[in-house]
Amino acid sequence: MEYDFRKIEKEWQAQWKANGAYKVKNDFTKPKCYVLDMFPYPSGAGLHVGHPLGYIASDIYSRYKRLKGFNVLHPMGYDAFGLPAEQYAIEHGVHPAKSTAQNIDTFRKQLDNIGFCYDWDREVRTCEPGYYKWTQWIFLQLFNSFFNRSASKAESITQLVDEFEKNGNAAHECPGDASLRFTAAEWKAFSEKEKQDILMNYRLAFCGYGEVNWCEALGTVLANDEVVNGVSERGGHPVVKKKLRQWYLRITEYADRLLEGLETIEFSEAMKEMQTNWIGKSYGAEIDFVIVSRQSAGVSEQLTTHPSPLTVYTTRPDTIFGVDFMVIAPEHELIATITTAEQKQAVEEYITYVKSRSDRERQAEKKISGCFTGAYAVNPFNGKQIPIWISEYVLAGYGTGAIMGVPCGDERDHKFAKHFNIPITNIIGEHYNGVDANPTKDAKLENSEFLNGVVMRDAIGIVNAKLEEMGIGKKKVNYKMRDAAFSRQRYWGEPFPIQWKNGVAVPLSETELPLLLPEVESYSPGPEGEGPLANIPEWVAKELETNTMPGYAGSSWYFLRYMDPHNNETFCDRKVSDYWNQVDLYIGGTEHAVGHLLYSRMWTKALYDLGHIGFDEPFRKLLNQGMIQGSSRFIYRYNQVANSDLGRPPIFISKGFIDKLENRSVGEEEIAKSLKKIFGVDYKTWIEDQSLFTTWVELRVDVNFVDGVELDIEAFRKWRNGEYANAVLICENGEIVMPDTPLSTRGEGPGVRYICGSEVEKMSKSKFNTVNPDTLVEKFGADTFRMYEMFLGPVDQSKPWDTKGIEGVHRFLKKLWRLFFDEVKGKIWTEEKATAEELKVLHRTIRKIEEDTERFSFNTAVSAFMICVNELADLKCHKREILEPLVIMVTSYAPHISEELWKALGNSNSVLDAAFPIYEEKYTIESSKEYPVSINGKVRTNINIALDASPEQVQEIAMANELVQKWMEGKPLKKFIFVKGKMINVVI
RNA sequence: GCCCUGGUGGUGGAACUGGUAGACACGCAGGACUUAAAAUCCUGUUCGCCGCAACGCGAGUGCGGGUUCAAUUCCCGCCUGGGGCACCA
Repeated sequence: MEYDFRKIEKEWQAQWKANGAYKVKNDFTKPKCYVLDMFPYPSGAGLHVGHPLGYIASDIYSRYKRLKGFNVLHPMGYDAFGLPAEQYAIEHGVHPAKSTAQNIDTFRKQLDNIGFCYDWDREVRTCEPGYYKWTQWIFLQLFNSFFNRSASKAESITQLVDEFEKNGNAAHECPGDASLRFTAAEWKAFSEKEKQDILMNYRLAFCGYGEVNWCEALGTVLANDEVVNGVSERGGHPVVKKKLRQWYLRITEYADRLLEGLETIEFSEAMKEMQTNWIGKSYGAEIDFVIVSRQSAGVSEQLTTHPSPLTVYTTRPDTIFGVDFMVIAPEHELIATITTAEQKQAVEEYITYVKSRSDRERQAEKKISGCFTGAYAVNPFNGKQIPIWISEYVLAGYGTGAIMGVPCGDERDHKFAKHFNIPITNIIGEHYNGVDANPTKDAKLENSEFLNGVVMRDAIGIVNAKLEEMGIGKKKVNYKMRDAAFSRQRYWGEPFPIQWKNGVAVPLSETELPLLLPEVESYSPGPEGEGPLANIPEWVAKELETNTMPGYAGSSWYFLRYMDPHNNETFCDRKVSDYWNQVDLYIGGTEHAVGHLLYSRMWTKALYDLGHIGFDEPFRKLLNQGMIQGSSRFIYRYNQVANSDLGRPPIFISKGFIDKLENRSVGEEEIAKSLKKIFGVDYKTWIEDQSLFTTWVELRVDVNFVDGVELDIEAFRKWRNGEYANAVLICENGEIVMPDTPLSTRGEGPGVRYICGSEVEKMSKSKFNTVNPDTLVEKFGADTFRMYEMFLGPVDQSKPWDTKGIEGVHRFLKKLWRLFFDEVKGKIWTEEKATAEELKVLHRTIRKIEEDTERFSFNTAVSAFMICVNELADLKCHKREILEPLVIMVTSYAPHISEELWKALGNSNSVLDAAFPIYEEKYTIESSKEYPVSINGKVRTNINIALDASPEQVQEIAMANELVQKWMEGKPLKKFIFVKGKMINVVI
């Protein structure tokens, strides 16, 4: 009886489906475990071998936890709204709903092939009304709440209104407009529209005008994390700044809690680092400087003081005596009023220049540029007049848009000072070498009046205190993170449940949800940067918001919906979310570090604050799967143009032969001689075709018909409907394979091979380096595929895909099969009692599988299985007592074969309902073993030691050992080194 | 530039808190079975040296130091691959 994986896998998959084997109940009596994959965006390309890596890992862990007696929630769904489906619709005229559904079908088929234990009854699709009804509902929760800074949590906006009516906004600084102050009386006097405009500045989801990243090609705005190097992440189109009415999430209010939360969850250091950087919290101070203008009045100079001060933000108030210039952003509002008559023209020219430069250019070439305004700021401590410059390196959107330039301590300021010949004040003595700035905080200050001799680190507090006392400065915390743009001018997304009535945003009531996405004729953007919905008269007539929500809306809370997916009363029943609680293991790629993972953390915190769920971090542990890269293969085509002009077939040269040509270890003449035979052109004429021998081009070939680096020539000829059917191939040893050269008459030996070049790149269809899991599953079976993906190496490591080696795993499964069945005899397992040695093998494996699975070291677990099976085969052990527990363990990794073997052992139920075997140490303790003993680190011989002996006993044994006595040459022993009861070393 | 993370045989990778480095697998070489192939099984495989032989000797985890009886593991200084951030004052 052979291991017929195709039949086994097909049958069991059908059976699982028929029995609802993976249905998960909300059974509150059992301990729970929530294992989640980042749900995929169903693109048209389907899965390649990189995608299932994380899915397999989570599947193994889920099955393992289930065997351990947990109620495991392991769901799957689709992040179905988004740009690509809409782009596809524009290009092909297919409704996004239709193409998305098709793509989902393909995904599902591919996933089912691999034998995952998802409970498909809990599937969610973010584009379905039953789902996005609740996305809209949560949006309204955010819309109807504000962040109470003193309580550091979200609260209902009606509470805020009550507060305003009693006390005005004295206790609640307006996050959208810090200067806004009003009393209760003033509040009551405001018109309804004024009140609503003020409230909008407090809401967690709010609408406002702002600079946004506008992508013309995509016809929409993008969030900061969707813009990479000045172009759109998707498609790489240019992105420009534009002022538009937009919806935002006030995520900045959660900056501190998002930082604090990181300490309570298990994310990788790299991931925490990325989020911390993105939030970019910095502690500093805002300092006001008096601005003066100098006017020459005859011989003397006259000073005029400007009415408003220049406020800068700095993290280094201690360097205030080192300030040699101020820099303000080109967009700074003071420019108009402080620029002197003499500098007016230069400033205008400079601002025109800055405007001419796109963000892209600014980032690509960091030129030092700037212009003096003619005005001066006055150092409050010593009255020094400091020139105020404008430069594009200061960003308007961060801090106050103005900085104090300290060239001896800041690299950028230093370059600026050098470039414009501004004299540099040195306040750190020998720590500044005149060539490079030194940002140290540990130097003692010089040239700093009352701060002289103080270590910089300590001076910060002193200066801050002094500034505060003088009323010209205050401590200030800043964040790099901005509020998240939350609207898109696109069609394929959730409509906002908002109506605009006389310029006031009015939320729809809960009973009006879901606000259905209407059918449209055209997906092109509406007028003035509005979405396609603006083209629908009925929509506009109802004054509904024409923007839609971005892709991350639906994915910010999907993990909650899986818990209670069919609930029509609420997004997720509180009792149910209390039970399933946090995701215990979340597996996905790092690419969502500052997008999805930040937004979903914020939504969770808001829902927690508002009392809808009982936990404020969604993911307890995050495991990042590594990227599987493609390994592309190249063939080398000899001067294609000249060849086809001469009416000759394409010629491809093997990698090694190319190298030989480059090293001149074969001459081109040599090829020419051989080719003469083929083309019948005489040698001389051929040589005169110089162009033929000057160039070759690299072409990618499909990796699926390259075995390692050797090209499967027959498959290559059939590729792309025989495009290369007539190709001439020059092999590794120079031998030529013609289209009509039959395989049999081809020369033998390692030289007659066409060898390809290779390079590791991102896996993508256009590079012909994708490997489809379906073909591997077809060839080796799902179980082999699953185990092989795990065997490749640690899940969190990136690596190029290499199919070599999959046979080793396949062989393992066949060996496992042969412990049960013999080709001739059939069943060979017995009911005999296991020997001590067999039990030892089993229990060692139990311990190892348990440990490795718990710490997600799936590759070493697979190895442990292999060792176990090898050892059992060596022992010729076919006993149920050993095999049954083994099968239970294997089922997490290779579920199909396990079911089959489990059934063969005569069990009527499924192995899924079995319990993970219990490890018993008594079976693995060795009574005695030979251990090497070394003296001063050098191994001298082996001695026998009782393993369960105490260190004292071991010492006695060793002492008694004649050999030890002899090595010591009568010298007394200083000490023995013991490790876990074993004596490892003797020190003389 | 800053931060994170790796560097171990021909290859992918083991060695979890310092304790016989190279598990397991691929590849390769040799052998058995077979008319042959496939499948399967066995032996060898870090490098170098000595040898009839060995449970013989020496070196060895990117490089150079250090701590320790003992270092792939800890510390210091370099070199280098990958990832992230990048005018955030």
